[in-house]
This record gives sequence, structure tokens and C-alpha cells, in this order.
Amino acid sequence: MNIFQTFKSRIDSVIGDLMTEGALPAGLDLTRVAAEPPREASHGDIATNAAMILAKPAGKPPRAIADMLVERLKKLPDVTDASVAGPGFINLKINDDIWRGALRDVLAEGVSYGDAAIGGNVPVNVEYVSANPTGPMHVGHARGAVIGDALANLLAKAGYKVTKEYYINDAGGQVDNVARALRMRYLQVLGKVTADDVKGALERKEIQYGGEYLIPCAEALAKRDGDKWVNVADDAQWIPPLRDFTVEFMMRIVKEDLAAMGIKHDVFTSEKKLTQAGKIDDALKFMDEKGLTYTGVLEPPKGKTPDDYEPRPQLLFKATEFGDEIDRPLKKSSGAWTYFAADIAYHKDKVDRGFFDLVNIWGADHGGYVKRVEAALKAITGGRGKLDVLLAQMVRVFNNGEPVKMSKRAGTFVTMRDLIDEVGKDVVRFIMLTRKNDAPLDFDYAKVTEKSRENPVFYVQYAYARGRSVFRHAAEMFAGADLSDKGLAAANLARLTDPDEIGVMRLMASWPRTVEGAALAHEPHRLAFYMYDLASAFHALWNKGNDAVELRFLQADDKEVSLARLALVRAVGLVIASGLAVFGVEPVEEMR
RNA sequence: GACCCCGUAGCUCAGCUGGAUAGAGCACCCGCCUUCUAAGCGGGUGGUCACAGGUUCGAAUCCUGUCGGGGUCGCCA
Repeated sequence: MNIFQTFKSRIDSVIGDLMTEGALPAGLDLTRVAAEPPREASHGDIATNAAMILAKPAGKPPRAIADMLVERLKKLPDVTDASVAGPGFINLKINDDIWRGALRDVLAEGVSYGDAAIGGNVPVNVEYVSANPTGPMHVGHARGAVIGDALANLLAKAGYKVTKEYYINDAGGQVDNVARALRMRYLQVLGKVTADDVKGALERKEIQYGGEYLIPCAEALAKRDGDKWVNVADDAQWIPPLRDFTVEFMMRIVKEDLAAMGIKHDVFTSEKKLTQAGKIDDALKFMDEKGLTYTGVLEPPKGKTPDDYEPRPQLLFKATEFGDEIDRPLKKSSGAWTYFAADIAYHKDKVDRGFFDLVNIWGADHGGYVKRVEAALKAITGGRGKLDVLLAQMVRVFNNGEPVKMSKRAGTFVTMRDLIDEVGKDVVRFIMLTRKNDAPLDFDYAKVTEKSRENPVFYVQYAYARGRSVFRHAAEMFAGADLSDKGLAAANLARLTDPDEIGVMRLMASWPRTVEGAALAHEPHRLAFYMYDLASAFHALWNKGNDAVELRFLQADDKEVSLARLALVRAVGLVIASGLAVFGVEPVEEMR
């Protein structure tokens, strides 16, 4: 139940009446008319911009429309006052029972409070992580993973039918390269070469992956196959089996790490399988039939001309017709499909599976790739498909202000597993969501575990834990009382009269619209800020009891007011838990 | 050279898709523990929303340009 939505439709129907009566011209567009909490609580409970929105199309000054509306709005149920302010805002004051009703909704719905129907059960595909199976995931992947997972949860909460998907890049040159590196490590494990030999090969660029994480993989290979591959010289003989072995090994690690992060994808799509099933050929044939491709020559790239550039005719996608800068190549000089060609097939595959609403989470270094995939989706769906690519910006890792050195060459990068081991998955997940995806994020091991207001994870968890503490005391003070959510819903909430108590209820009443707004904007981080605000209001209320003893939640001689306040405390906990559930974070019962 | 992201208090960041006097935390100053966890709370100081134009009842938000920071730039994935 979204109170603001309820009032928006009531306001709409008042305007509708005025149109029917001829006081306003018929057919006015009301989509931009909003009912929202005013910036200043002192202005009232609900503000609407209706008069200002309608002024121009109605051909009347905003104040005139506002005056007319105010008369009608005053008569609406639950409205105690309506007034015009500023340039034409209408502020409504409503009966406090509305907020008390919201509190009851929270108790009745539990962590489902805030669930919305705006998604209309429309299928949405959220593709995230999709890290190459060439090594363990690092901090950057962790951020993308958390953003994608939380966004998927958020969209599900908002009523979309969400599929969480992972694209495995198990075809192409990179997996061949990792197979070459694995072979070196394999030889090392069998004592045929030394660690220095491996290092040398890396420096001579004979292999590209020098990380020691390949050693366990090589050991597993040696255990399975013995020295079977030592004397096999023909690339075509050993690369495919070793590549498959590595991919399988790495994907197992990836899945384990994701599980440790609390992430489970519904669908894993393999680029290799897509290729083998002929999906790329099919997709390109489809494009060709639609006249979306041609053979042509590209200009050399400006600013950074590759040494080996030579103009040649190649198969291109008419990306410029769909908003891209240049037409994009589909075939390499070797005759193999480009990564982009495979990606077109992959996105077409998603569409063929019924998804027209797609979200991809990528690292910011892939920003240059966005337009061409958007163009491709537009082309293959005739404009029907929607793709939103969220770029996860850089994460910088610190320890108490000191940057943690990362070098991919030396293999000393911070892995996702490092983060989880160091501070726990709940902290990682929450912190990753305290910034919008396109802003850089600083992750400081020391600060994210600090117990202070500066640390949002702690601050929100502390609010929840404090609430639980009150309940532990209440169970003693009122032994035998029904403190279940259902029992508390029956409390006499009219006893909640303090402005700060009303304020907390008001904040909880805006949780559903916060969820909707965040879902529509694909911005899960908004929930982090909401939770922080709610926690703050709760801590303030708690502390008010320091000065005013009569405001403490538990009053031994007044069970009725105590139960009403317990209902409030519980509801705050439930709303926080509802937000944490979207984030995939467990609320804590007690701070230790 | 082109494209993408960013520029808001001394610092780190919000700003609910165009609304009212731009908000938090940190830092700095002043208060609050015989108390359900003071791991907290209240108050104060602090802003030309990078800059210049434009769009309209109204712009931090949308458009154009400039400056500054980051990223990317056929046949890598």
C-alpha cells in the first residue's frame, strides 16, 4: 500500500471532476502530476505540483488552479487541511491515522512491505559478473556482482520477473592463452621446468597469465592425466582439452566465490556452446536478411593507430544507423567471428528467450562498447528491446587510508575472496551499494568495519540490533504479552503521538515509493541512503528517551503505550530488514 | 582527434528523473551517560551546485559551449 500513490489517484480524480464540470479544459495530461513528501516536513504531509503542471495547458495562472483545487482537496477523506504555498504548491495535511495505518501495514506484510507491482511481471534479464574464466575475480568484479545482484532483487521486489544471468566467455583467444599458461604450470608441477622458467616465459610474453592461482589447476590436471600432455607438441592436440579443463576449473572457483558472496545466477550461458550450436551464424544470417550488414573498409582509429593497421574490406554491422559512431566489424582477418558478433548472437538469444528488457552490468573500462551493443539490440528487435548498461566504476582499496597496492603483472590484485575473508560478505555487499554505480568507490578495510556513525553498515545494523534489544527487555518486563508481529498490530497505536514517533512512521510510509523509484531508475544505492536515514531517525528517537524518561519505549507502568511503541520499533526493524534483504545482507540481532 | 562518465560545504558524498530557504557524515565549536547498548543524540559554523550561455512559471537536475579529473578508441574479451 503506497500512501502517496493513493493520494495521487485521489488528486487525479478531483482534477477529473473539474474537467468534467468544465472548470478545467478536458483531456489534460496528468502523468506529471505528483504527490510526494514535501522537502520540509513543516509544509505538511503531502505536496502536489498539480497547479503548476496544469497552468500552461489549462491556460490559467497556477494560483487560480491551486485555489480551485484546494477547495476540493480539503474535502477528501483523511485530509485535515490544504493550502497553497510558494509558486503554486498545494500542501496537504492528513490525519495521523494514515501513518499509523502504514505502521500496521509494515507489521502485516513484514519484509514484503514495499513490494510493488510496477513491474507487471514483465520478464527482465539482469546479466552481471560474466568474468572471463581465466582467473579469480577481483574487487572490480565484486562491485559489479553486488550491484547486479541487488538490482535483480530490487526489480523482483518491484514486481518484475527477473532472471539472473552470467555469460561465460569460454571461446576466443583469451581462453587459449590461459591454456598455454596452464601448460607451463603443468610442466612446473611435474618438475619439467622451474618457477624461473615460467617467469621467463611470462617476461618474453610467451604466456600472458603469470598468476600462481594456476598452480592448483595444474596440479589437478597432473593428478587426472599424469604426464599425458608433456610430449604433445601439436597445439591443436593439447590446447582444446587443456582449455576446457581450465575453464571448468576456473568456473568452479568463480561459482564458489559467488556463493560465498551469496550470489546464485539462474542461468549460465556459454559463448562456446552458443557458437557450437550455430547461433552466431544464425544471428548473422538474420542480420544479413534484414540488410543490417555490408562489406566495407573502416578508417584507421584516430589518436592511437595500431602499428599493424592495414585497411581491408571486412564484414560490418551498420551500427551508425542505430546511434553508434562507426560501423563495427563482425569478422576478424582470420575469418573467425569477432567478440562483438558472438555478443550479438548472445543478445539475440536473450530476446529469443522472451527478454525485451535487458540490464547488463559491466566494468567502466567497457564503456566504449555500450553503444554498439545497444545499436545491435535496437537493430535485431526493431526498436522494441530495451537495454540498460550500468558501468561499475573503479574501486580503490585502502587499509586505514593506505592504498593497497595492486599489480596485475605481479599477480598481486585484491580478489573478491580477499574482501570476503577480510570483512565478511555482508559488509562487502552493503559498502559496494553506498555509491551510485557510475561514481568511483573507496573501500577501506579499516573504515568499513569501524563501529561509528561514519560507517553506514554498522549504523544501520546497530539500529536493527537496538530494536531487538528492546524486545529482549520487553519480554522480561511484560512476561506473557503477545509480542509477535500479529499481536503488536493489535496495539493501540493512537498512543503514538510524539512528533518524532509520527516522523518515523512517515518515513516508513515512504519506503514503497523509495523502492519503486530505485527500481525504475535502476539505482539500488538509493536504498542504502534510505536505510541510513531511517536508522538515524530511530537512533534519535531512542536518545530522546535519555532526556525525557516518559518517551522511552518501555514504560513498566503503562503496558498499552509500551506495546504501541514496540510496534513502532518492530516496524523499523522490519523495514530495515526489507532493505537489507534486497542487498542480500543479514540483519544482526546483537552487536558484539 | 572522437566518444562515455564525473565536477555540489575544508574532506567523503546524497539530492526522490524540473520544484519551495541545496542536504547528511567527517573535521571544527557548544551541550547530553545514577539511562532499553553514549558503538549514540541535540545544537552551531561552513556552498557563486566548475564556468558561460540557452530552454520555462521554476534548473544542481534538461540542451549547447569552455575548463578540469577519469575511462575507452579496427582484426582483445
